[in-house]
Amino acid sequence: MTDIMIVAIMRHNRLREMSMDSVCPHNNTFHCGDCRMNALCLPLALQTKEVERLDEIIQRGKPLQKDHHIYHAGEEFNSVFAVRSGSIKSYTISNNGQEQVTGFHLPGEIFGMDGIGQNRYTNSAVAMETSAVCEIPFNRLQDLSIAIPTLQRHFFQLMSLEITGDQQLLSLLSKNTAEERVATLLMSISNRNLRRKLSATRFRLPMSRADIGNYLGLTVETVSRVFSRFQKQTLLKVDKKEVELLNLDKLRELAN
Amino acid sequence: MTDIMIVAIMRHNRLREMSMDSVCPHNNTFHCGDCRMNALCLPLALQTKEVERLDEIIQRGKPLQKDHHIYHAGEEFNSVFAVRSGSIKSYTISNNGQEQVTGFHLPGEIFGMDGIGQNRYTNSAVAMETSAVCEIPFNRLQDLSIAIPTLQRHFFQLMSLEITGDQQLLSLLSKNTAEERVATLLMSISNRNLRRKLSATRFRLPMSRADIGNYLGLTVETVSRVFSRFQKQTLLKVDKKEVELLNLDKLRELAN
DNA sequence: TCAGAAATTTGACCCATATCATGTGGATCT
DNA sequence: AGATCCACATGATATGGGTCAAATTTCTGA
Repeated sequence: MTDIMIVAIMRHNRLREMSMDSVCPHNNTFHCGDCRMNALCLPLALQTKEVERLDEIIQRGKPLQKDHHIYHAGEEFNSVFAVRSGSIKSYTISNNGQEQVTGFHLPGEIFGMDGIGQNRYTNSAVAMETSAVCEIPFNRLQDLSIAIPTLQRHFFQLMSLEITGDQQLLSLLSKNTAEERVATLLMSISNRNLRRKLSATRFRLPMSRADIGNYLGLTVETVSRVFSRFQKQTLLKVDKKEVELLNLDKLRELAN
Repeated sequence: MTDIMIVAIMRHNRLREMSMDSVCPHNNTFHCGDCRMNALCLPLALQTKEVERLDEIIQRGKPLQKDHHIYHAGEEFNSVFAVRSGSIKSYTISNNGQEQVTGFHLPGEIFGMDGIGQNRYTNSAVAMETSAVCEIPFNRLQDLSIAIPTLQRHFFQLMSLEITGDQQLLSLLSKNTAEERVATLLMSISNRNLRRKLSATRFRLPMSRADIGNYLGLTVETVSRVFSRFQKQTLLKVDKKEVELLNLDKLRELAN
């Protein structure tokens, strides 16, 4: 779920001009039709009438504090989720007790699909900062998918993109150097920000160095060193979690 | 899609006693209802009547020679496939030109789902030995999924299992040693064989050492050395592609 | 606002695996 | 049956990133 996600998003890039301020995310009368993630979230391929039906089944939650879990691995699966604001981390605990970060989810992205296969979540999902998510009960989504074939298709596509994204990550982990891995993550976030009409060059990394390392199969120390090296080569500037990408071409080349 | 696949299969373990000889795989009048993979393939959750409808849309191919490609990355996506006999390898070519093996598919398993997201395959699929596959046109499968909700659900599950399988592989690559990776692959194949009522301890590896290494993020040399070491420790016996697992407990422990 | 904890950075050293090199056996072609 | 090739094995050496240690910065909570 890194680069590949972007493709899906790009294909439906009809973002609204509406700013975040024009809606109240704490308001439960809030609807998909008004959400600024509208065009890159689940409703992306639907007609107004259909969006209303989707709207009916979606439950909007209160803001979640940092470190609040949305679900834990092993719990019964009932819903998938969409990120409305903030950012979410997915991770599993492997049989030998180690955490493995499996994904970072930004606004407009769907997570929780890992639970479908076994009717229980295999990942845990936790808010990396104050966040809001929409809950989509899966049984009702399935029913609606039967009534709205476009939605069925779209959901199949979302899952397929998750598969290809994971496979790209596999390739990254098995063939690329530490620098290439970090550059790839940075470019992925940059691209995803661009799709949301945010800056592609200046942004805040919502995750810790430890999470980055875990996700990329590196130690914290290595991640830190790579950032330092990149900074020395003026590829970017980092100040705590704030990054500014100074040489997109070179970073893109590293990310390949 | 390694270990996790097994879970799906286990949950529907009502294998037929019918032997491979009792059906003719080259015969196009061959039906799902007669296939010995029946109980662990797509029909697994369907009623007899429903299987007949699935049967109608499935196209059975002639045997494929070793190295024959079923599709290439980049080609238009139209169908997913089920392995009837033999074994299939999926792989991608990364941006920097290197091959990345993304999966090995054994009889009863479905592949090609990576193509759904972008309407073109992101992987190439090739027969590792003489094989036969069933082609399932995806549009017709989608239509049928609307008529048979169980099928929709099952297909969602299959895709989800592919996601969780890839995620387990991610964890394996980012956290485990060469020995643990090889042991994990061996146990995965062993378990998948068991589900097909084949020996869990004696089998033929359909893939080369190079493919194993590529899949597990190791070089050929390392794979070869691990096999030698395992043999020295009498965990197994290898002769060319034939393996006999001698100490399942220890291997399982390594695979964790 | 300060103390203690947690996150990040940096350095020194080490090791698992990659790389390079060479050998061997089995398969395929002529 | 010899020649060529390819998969596999094994030894010698190199190295990227891990591990361990310690300093520094940032966060948190009373």
